[in-house]
Amino acid sequence: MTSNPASTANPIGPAASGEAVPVAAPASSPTFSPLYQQIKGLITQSLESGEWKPGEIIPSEVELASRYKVSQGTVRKAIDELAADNLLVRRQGKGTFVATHNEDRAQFRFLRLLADDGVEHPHVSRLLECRRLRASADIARQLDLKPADPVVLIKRLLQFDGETTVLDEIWLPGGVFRGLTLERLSEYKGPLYAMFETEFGTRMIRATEKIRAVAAEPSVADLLHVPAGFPLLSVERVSYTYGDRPVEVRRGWYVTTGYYYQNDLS
Amino acid sequence: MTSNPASTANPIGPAASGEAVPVAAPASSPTFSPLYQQIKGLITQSLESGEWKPGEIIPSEVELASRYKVSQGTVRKAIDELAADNLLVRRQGKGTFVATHNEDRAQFRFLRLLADDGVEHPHVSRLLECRRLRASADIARQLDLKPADPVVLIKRLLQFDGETTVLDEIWLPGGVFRGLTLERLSEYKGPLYAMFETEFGTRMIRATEKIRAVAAEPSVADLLHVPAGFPLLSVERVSYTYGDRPVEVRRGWYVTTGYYYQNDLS
DNA sequence: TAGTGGTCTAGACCACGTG
DNA sequence: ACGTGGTCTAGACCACTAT
Repeated sequence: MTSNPASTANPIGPAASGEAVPVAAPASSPTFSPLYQQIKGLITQSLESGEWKPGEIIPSEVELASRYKVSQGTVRKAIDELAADNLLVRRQGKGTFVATHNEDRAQFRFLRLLADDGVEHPHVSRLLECRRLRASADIARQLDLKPADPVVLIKRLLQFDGETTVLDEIWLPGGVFRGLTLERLSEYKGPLYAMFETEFGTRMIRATEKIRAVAAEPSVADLLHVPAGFPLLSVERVSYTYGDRPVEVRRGWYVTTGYYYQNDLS
Repeated sequence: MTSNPASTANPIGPAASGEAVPVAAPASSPTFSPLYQQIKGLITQSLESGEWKPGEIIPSEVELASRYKVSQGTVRKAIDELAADNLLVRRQGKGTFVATHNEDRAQFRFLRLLADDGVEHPHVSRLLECRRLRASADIARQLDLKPADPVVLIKRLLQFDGETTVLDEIWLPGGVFRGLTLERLSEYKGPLYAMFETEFGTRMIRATEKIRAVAAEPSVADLLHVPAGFPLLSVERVSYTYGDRPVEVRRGWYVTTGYYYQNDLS
């Protein structure tokens, strides 16, 4: 906060004392970072460190403003962006909360499969296996691990209205998901990502998907109850947590008869 | 602007004169609409009416603020949202411009097809036909027309690096696209959506897509140079213009060997 | 009634692009 | 040097929720 913009009429100078507030590097520097971006970073740190956990309320805007020694408007803009990134959820009159995969309809955000009539149907998961093994070169690269590092492999089916529709192969870094077993998986109720965040402190923030049409290989076809060679939607997903660190590789095969993958371009 | 919020210290009352500024319906009414939303609506009207055309610059924030008799911050928030909706583009130091499909890399926004190496390749269009006919019940419903209303049907192939990769069937309302012929289509250089906006004053704002894996039917397979039954990505798109009016139905078949459809979940 | 987020204003200054 | 968007502040009031 050396030469903070605005407030020429402020006779006190740069906000009383510099204290423990790491706000700095402002005007006319070659690497200019707005104050609200720095505040955004500080809030993200608190989220990542677990100071405020998923579902919990965070301090009010005025409280954060006084903590960081900035105006409410600056905190506001930081929270605005974090809310746009789905890290926080604002509720007027109540407060601002840490986003979570537990509540709400956050399911659809990561599985955009609708029935032909456009209705979102509930699904049930049927676990096939959960093994620990060493990462292949390909998986290691995508998870930012060293080859042969330990990983967890989960295989499961998803059934919509009793119809087997999705086969998923999920790779997770073994270090983060220590103690993940088939038993624990089957005991847990709710979305997988909800379990990851409550049981392993790893919250999925965003993901990228590569989508193709492929012919069902015999083993896959068998599990999905379709003939070999049947056209399937292949969905390769990489999920990221705080700091854009990859923490999940998922390969999915979708049967798209009666269902479709919904996407919105805007 | 009867009892505008803020500014108790304003002794003048409700902003000089009410004049031609349609800002109204403020506080404590059952249907509360923020001022900046109303400004957003007014700006959208000017966009839709063609007062500011695609690619052109719009008046500066201060100018709009004085026109609408609100503060710059209020105009700013309205423009912020319009920029987030891809209707406007801000350029620091220069001004705010009406978004267009002509320039930039707006191609990828509506055709998210990448090569396996993750690189975006250029493509060329090969027109197959352009006919005028009467809408089927299905197409009429999706375009919000009456059955048997006139529509235009375009068929084309897209080639990436010489490889035939996409077959598109495009339906457009005949009323809006009067005078669209195969010749005019083939003469035009650049993206289809760019032509629609410059030649027919219809700008595509957003679209929804239904994605499935299907087996290639013989006629489609033939055009795409793949065997019948080959797995193809089926992409059914409906595009919308201002006011969420549908103005295009597009059915695409993608060959996803060597290429994939990229999607980001966030 | 009190607290929270949401809106609005007015003014100052900074960063960027162009003369 | 000037104009544009971008940042920051301080303060007032509104809308919503809980007590």
